[in-house]
Amino acid sequence: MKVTYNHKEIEKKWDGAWKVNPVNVDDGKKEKYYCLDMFPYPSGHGLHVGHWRGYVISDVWSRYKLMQGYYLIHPMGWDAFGLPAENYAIKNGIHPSISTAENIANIKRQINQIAAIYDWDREVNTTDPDFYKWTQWIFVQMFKAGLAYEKEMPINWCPSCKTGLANEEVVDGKCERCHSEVTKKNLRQWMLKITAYADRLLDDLATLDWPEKVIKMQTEWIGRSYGAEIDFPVEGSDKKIRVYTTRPDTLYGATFMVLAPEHVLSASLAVEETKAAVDKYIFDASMKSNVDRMADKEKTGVFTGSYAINPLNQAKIPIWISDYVLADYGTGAIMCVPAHDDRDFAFAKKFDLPIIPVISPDGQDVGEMEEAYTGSGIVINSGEWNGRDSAELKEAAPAEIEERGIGTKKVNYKLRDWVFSRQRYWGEPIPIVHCPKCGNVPVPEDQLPLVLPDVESYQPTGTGESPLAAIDEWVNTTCPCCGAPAKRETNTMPQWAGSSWYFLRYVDPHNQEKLVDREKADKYLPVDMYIGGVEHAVLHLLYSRFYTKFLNDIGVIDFNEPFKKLFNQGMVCGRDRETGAATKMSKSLGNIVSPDDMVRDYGCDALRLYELFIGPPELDSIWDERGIDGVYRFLCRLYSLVMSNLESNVEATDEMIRTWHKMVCDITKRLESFSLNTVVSGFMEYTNKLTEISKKEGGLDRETMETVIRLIAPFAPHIAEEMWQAYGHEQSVFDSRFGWPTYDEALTKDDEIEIGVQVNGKVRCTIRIPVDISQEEALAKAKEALGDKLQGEIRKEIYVPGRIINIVAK
RNA sequence: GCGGAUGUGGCGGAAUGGCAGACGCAUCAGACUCAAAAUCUGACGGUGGUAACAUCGUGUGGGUUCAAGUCCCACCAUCCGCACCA
Repeated sequence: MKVTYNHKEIEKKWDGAWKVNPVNVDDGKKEKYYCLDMFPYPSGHGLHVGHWRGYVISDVWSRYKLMQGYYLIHPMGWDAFGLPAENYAIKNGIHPSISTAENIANIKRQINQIAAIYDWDREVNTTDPDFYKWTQWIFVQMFKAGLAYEKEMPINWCPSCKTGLANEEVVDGKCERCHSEVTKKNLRQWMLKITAYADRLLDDLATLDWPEKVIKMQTEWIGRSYGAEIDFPVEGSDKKIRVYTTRPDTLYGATFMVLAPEHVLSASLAVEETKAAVDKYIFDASMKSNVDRMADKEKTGVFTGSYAINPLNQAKIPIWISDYVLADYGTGAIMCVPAHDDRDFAFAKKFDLPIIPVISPDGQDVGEMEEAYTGSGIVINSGEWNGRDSAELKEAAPAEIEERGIGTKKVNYKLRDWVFSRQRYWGEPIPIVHCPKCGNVPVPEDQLPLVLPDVESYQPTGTGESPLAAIDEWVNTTCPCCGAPAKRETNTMPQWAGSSWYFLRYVDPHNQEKLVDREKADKYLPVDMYIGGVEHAVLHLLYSRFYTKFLNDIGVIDFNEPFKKLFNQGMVCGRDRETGAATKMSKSLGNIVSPDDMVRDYGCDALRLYELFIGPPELDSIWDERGIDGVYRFLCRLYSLVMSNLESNVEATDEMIRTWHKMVCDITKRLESFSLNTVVSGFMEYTNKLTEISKKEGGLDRETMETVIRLIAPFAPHIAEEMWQAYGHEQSVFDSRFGWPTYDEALTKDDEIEIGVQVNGKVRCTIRIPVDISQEEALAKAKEALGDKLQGEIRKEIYVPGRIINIVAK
């Protein structure tokens, strides 16, 4: 009997069947499983097949967990504040709130095509005042805890977006969003003291089941180093210059000192003869962009004319100024040991400064040095330290220096505090009132949310002021503390504010009293599986961890890491027509593939399978539209096979039983290891195998068919439900009473297997043998089968049961 | 410069140290058809051979092993991250 697969009919019938889902019920007994997607930014371009892939992966995993009997939290929402929405609005003359709503509607339509079992009752939107009330509330709590503070400082400024940026938003000296070169601008800023959490953010990475790559990126971003701060007196003056070094063990080798041009003492260290040159150098450095400073591999510098005294051996060393020293790391000044640091070495060579080696790899005298020696060895030329192991001294030196009173132990971080204010309209207003008498006063919690006012002109001003500053009736208010006339803060929060905590709100999205009910938080949080792209490795994922730790500290939640397991799916790339190379899908390249047409032509199930089949989920892959024909044909064959056995009364044969046990074993193991591409190919293999058996036996038994249906359900839910219903089931195939199929290990093995026979490591023939055959018998059979292919004296015989026979002969 | 990932047919890819190329795409041949599409059957890494078969073959060069795509060493290429953090 031939049964035709009609995806349009089947998918229409089951469309929305899981929206109101009687199978995902919290009966109080089930264990919870929280599977989260990184919520999308609702852009005007809609979703492409790359976005789809992530959502398919998370939905497959969610449905699998559902079938295993978990109560599933699988929500979706919208990260809708931020620059792109605002830029889009400005360009098209539509208010961002309108365009955002339109984009959400379109993307929601597209997401519904995936047939993911999102719980739309939990939907959140970061631009909803009911939501951002709590984004503001968290800010107020941080302000009260001293973690949100105001500061005027030179910050990264994007001249195109006309706003300040966080360190994490500057990539290669360019704006993460628009790729314009970032400049410095002195601005009054709201900062979040994320550095106060540096140690915990670093140490707790060890507790996470995350990709190594992301752990490493965060580790390096936080960049903890151990060392010492040492004061060097300036000769003939009461000034002292404090340096930070991670190599106090090389202190005897310090032959000069370098200050950043921005260091407070830089200009004042110049003497009569050097003043002009020093001033010019400092001025020139201030005119250089970050990119120029980084691009200049050739070191520049200027001698101040002053000398510092090495506090350990009283040596007199010249003080230089150079822009290779960063002003905002450590103390902005360094001691230079050219013998053991590449950068100092290059500087010393260029300006002909002395090089004194203080570590010898072998303890022998070191001659003329061609390059810096950064390894360890025996300490030399270092007075009382001579003869010590440099690695040991590196550990011990900070404490020894501290004992002598010439320095202190010090830990430093690359992580900087988070520049949190944006001079833009489309974001959460920062809930602070500036009172001339009381200073900065937070908006009282019962007055939150502080609603973003409607404005006529939401264009960025570029002056460092937000467009909100132009609305007098909004800006002018009274102090919540003393009632005197006061002004509102007019900066808004960055795009990351809402996304730093949205996953908490999903478990209690309509709570008017609290950010999240503590009981619900304890029950449903944290997130068990978080799926999304790797691009947020040090942005969203770091910020979320910081927020979670803070909310844990103030008792809102009882855990300190938001995402137990993280999975980064690979990008789906287009193919360059000329070179055939993979290229990122982008609007400008015109290589974006929309899923809409493919859903129409092949159906949701086929596209779901193809998104997985295309390659390993964690790797980037190239989209080739032709390939989907293969999975569509597979679904046709599968449907035909299963439905043609509907009336079958074939008794299950040993082969059928073993085949489905093997299938459950294979598919489950591959699914557990997230090898989703091979799960799909596995379905094809087993369908081919079962078709063969069916032809031979005149049909297949019911249990085998139902096992196939249940296994494929998380992947192709429509066709599975259709077939499941055809097999007479009233409940959904996802109903937890059916569970995920199990298998009997003993039945996954055959009694007889085919095994390769090698001579000297090369396969010469294969033989069929019983699995439990003895080594002697196996070898005898192998020799018999080889015949005269086996020549010469036998040196060694290897039999690995179930694997290989190898006979070494000469 | 440092760190990481990747490298297998025409293409996407598969392979707990054990028969390399599963599964699929494309291609070719055959069946069905007036014909085409769809579907079904078969072939499909290179070289030699009608064939059985032989031989070479997983970026390059070495090594370990009875046996290496897989482990080790040294390179090359591509992509990603960090990039004067002292």
